[in-house]
Amino acid sequence: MSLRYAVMAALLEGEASGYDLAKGFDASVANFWMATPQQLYKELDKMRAEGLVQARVIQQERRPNKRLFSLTEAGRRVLRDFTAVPPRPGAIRDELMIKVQAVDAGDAEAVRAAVEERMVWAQAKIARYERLRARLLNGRSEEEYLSRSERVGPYLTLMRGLAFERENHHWGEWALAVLEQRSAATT
Amino acid sequence: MSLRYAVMAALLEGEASGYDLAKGFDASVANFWMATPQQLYKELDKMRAEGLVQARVIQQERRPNKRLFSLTEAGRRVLRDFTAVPPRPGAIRDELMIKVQAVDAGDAEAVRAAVEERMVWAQAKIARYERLRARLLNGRSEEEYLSRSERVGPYLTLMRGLAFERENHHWGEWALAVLEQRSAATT
DNA sequence: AGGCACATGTAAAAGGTTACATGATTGG
DNA sequence: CCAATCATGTAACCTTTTACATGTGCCT
Repeated sequence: MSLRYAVMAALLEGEASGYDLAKGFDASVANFWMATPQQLYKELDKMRAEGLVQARVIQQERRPNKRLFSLTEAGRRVLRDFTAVPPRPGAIRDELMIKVQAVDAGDAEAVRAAVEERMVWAQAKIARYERLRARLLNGRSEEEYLSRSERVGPYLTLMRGLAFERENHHWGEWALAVLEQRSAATT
Repeated sequence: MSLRYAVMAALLEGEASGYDLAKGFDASVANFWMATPQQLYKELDKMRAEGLVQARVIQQERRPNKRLFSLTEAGRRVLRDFTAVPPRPGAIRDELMIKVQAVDAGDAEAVRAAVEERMVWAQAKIARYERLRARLLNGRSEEEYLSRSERVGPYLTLMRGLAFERENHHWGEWALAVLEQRSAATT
C-alpha cells in the first residue's frame, strides 16, 4: 500500500515513465522502497484511474511509445496527507545476514565470498551516491545548499543511503577479517 | 521463501516455540528477517511436514501447551546448502524515508515528529543490542571471544544491527537539526 | 551474431499482513 | 479492574515475485 506514496514522492522530481521509475531514475526513493517494473506499471495504472497521476503519451518512432506520468493536484494532496500519518516501523530483509548468522553450521568459504561480493556492490553504491551528492551540491557547501535549495528531502534521504552503505562496507571489512582468521585457525 | 532459512538459523541457538520465535527470541535473526506470528506458525507446520524440524510438545497446566521445535539432520543439511548459494540483494522498506523524501511538499512538523519518534526507538534498540553484546562477551574482550567461541555468526550479525542503529540515530539527529533550521527560516 | 537498452504489459504463484478467535495468569 | 504475557491457530485479503510475451535499435 505504500508503493504508491513512494512513486508520488519520486514524481515530485518531475515527470517519469514506468521505465524510468523501474530503473530508479530517482536514486533516493528507490533505495528505501524498491519495486519491480511489473509492480510499477500496474500501480501507475491504478493511480491514474484514481486521478492521483496523469499520463502524457510521447509518440516515438524507433522506440515503443512511452507514457510520462506526473502528479495531479489530488495526488499532491494525498501525498501531503500521507506525510502527516505516523509511519510504520521500517523492515529490512537480507538473506546475506541469515547466511552470516548460520556461517558456523554452513559453508564458511561461500559465506565469506558472499560478504566480499556484497562489499563490491556497496562500494559501487557509495560511488554513485557521492556523484549524486556532488551534482546536487554543485560546488556549494552543504550548509549553503541546505539553506538555499527549495527541497531538502532528497538530500536527507540521499545522506541516509550514503551513511548506510558506508557503514555496511565498514562492517563487511571487519567481518571478512574475522572470518579469515577463523578459517586460518581451523586449517 | 527465505523465511524458513531464517527460522532454521534461529533454531541453531536451540529449541524454540513459535511464540519464542515471534518475539525474536534470538534478537539477531529477527532483525534481518522479521515475521508475524501467523507466518511463523504456518511455516513451522510446513517445515515439520517436510522433516526440516521436529516438534516436542510440552504439557503445561496453567498455560496453553507449547510445541518446542528443533532442527533435524535434514534441516541442518538444507540450511548448509542454503549458505552455499549466493544471496539475493537485501531490501529495505521504510515509510519514514518516503515521508522524509516528500517533506518539502508535506507536513514538515509531522515528519519531524516522526523522525524524532524513530530516534527514540533506535536508542532503545541500541541499548538492547548492547546488553546482548555484554551478555555474549561475558567480561571477555571481543578478540578473546571471537577466537574461542564455537560460533561467530550471531556476534557478526549482532554487530551489524548495532552499527545500523547507531548510524540511524546519528543520521536522525542531523536530520532533525536540518528540519528545525528550515522551519525556523520559514517562520 | 549476440546481448543490452528501450518500453510496455498479462497472469499465476508465492508470500505477507490484518482481522478474528480463545482463554487462563500475572502485575500494576 | 485493566492490560499484558503466554500460546496457538484460521481465513480473507493485499502485495510481491516470477514467468511469459513482444519488438526495434545500437554496440561490440
